[in-house]
Amino acid sequence: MNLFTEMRVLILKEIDALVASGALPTGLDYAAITVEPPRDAGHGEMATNAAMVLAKPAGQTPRAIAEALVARLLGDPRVVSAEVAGPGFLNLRLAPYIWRDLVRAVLTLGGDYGRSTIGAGSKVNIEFVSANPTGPMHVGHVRGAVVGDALARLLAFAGWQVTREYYINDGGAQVDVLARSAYERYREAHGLSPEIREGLYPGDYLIPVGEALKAKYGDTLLDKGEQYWLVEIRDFATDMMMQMIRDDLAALDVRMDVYSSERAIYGTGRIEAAIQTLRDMDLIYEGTLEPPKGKEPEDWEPRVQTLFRSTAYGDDVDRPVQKSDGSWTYFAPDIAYHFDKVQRGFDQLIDILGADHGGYVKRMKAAVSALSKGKVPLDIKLIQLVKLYKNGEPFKMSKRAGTFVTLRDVVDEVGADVTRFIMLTRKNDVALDFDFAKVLDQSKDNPVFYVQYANARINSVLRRAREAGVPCSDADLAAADLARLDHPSELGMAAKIAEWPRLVDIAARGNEPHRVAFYLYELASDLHAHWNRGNDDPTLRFFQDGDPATTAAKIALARAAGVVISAGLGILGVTPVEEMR
RNA sequence: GCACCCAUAGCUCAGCUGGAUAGAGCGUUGCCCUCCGAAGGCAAAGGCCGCACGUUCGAAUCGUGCUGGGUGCACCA
Repeated sequence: MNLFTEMRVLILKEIDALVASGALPTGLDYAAITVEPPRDAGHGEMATNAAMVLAKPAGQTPRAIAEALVARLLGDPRVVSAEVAGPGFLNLRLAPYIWRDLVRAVLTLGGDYGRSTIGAGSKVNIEFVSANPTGPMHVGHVRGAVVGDALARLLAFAGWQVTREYYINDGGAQVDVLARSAYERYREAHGLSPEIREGLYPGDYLIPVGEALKAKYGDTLLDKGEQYWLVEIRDFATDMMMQMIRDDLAALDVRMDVYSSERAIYGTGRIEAAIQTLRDMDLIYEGTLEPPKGKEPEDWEPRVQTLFRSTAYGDDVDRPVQKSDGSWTYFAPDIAYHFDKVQRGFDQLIDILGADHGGYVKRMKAAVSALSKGKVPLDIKLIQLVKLYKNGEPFKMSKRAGTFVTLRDVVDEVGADVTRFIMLTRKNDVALDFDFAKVLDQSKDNPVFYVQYANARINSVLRRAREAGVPCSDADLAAADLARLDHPSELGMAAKIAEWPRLVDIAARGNEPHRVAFYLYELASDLHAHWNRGNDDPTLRFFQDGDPATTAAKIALARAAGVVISAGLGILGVTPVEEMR
């Protein structure tokens, strides 16, 4: 149910007819032909670039092709006007019944309106968050979590088979640090004063871990060297941290399908196998890297290391997979992990990373490209910083003990819905300002409120109509006499609703969930504008006192807008509100 | 020094895989409450789309080179 693709089908059909009649040559490529809303609504309701795209290969002027098309398109009952404009645009106006049918279709399809099949069931893996399991999630993780989850919902809505995945970085030195930090809290739980040395994690969140350790081990680990407890406490603390992270994610309404452990990759031979696969392609060699230019580390010395020839895939330098002592770098298990994702049969991989991982993109794409023989694309979305404010004043976040802002702090302060919506009001590669005061502001400059308010208004008229005895189920409304919708403002709103499936396709194709938020804001804006016209022109009000038939038609339109707002908020993971308080 | 990201109205930002006269909100100015919710709406002013070349019927969008800002740059993850 996408009017734009339907009209494109019509246009291509008429072009075929022109080809058959000899007016156009055979063998034309239609791929670049688009049908879209015109920039200026005054131009019509749909515009196509067909004539301009075909002009050159057909050896004709855009105008000639456009005019031949006009004659044919006007023969279709859906098209009431078609005119050539500008450099060769073809502007179409559609019969009003098209928009009324659309409203009816929305009411019939409900939340499935806009659902797309462009994903074609293709399997996509979205890896996101992947915060180190050494503490609670902080604000820096929130945006990535929201974007990843919204993208997952969007792609699922557009026909992909989506897996949400979290990669637990439990294989490096940081979990040993966690273990030592937890051990001090364990000592503390026994009444000893903890020695939180430089380099350990000082946060209070480890106190419960220490108590849990006491409950489990009693005093058996006291005064023992770390060789006796490091592994056990590490695993125990990591598990507790992951439980905390899961709870944090749940507070944001984010749920992962798969948690993959880095540590679980070691000792299985999978790293060796992945590296061997690359070696078989002559992409692994022993070598020495040049010192980094400009900012040479003081202790730099040439080292022979095992290197991945990522330059063969566009990287700037080759990357080490083994340290000089022969142990793996972080990159190696990551290669194995991505190889594993490829082998699990995903058609497409997406990684959502913090912008500080930008230097990592090329080598990871190189590895996936090599390991999948170019068959599995890896898209890496870098999430830019969130800057915190309170009433316009920068909100300082100290890195010292315990004073960082956690995900919980944010959610407790403004709620999950507001957090999620605001995090999606920028594209991922642009920094985002988050003002604790402004996001709760109940005014038009707050997009969350504006969209929710639109939905509340829709529910408000529905309630009122119901109280007045107008049947208002979606089925009732779909059966209403929609011919009573004839004002340009009403048909214009229907046209905006008609853009929803197209927007879903565009957003999904680009992996850009933020587009949904912007579309919802526009739709809400149209609704508020229309609502306000009712102030001057009572015949435009949704509720028409004493005229249930017209009321039903107008409320059908409002409800259709509400269906789309709910669906859109669903993709953002935001709960639509029924009424404002 | 190199790589990646960003640069669009006074401010914060959209701009739909290259399209028409570049849009929205805030701010400024002027209107609109006997009216389904004015927590709002309408309208006006405001732009060498960072700069310069190039690609083509057509560039904010693509390419190259600059300028300015952010991020990251061997044995950290």
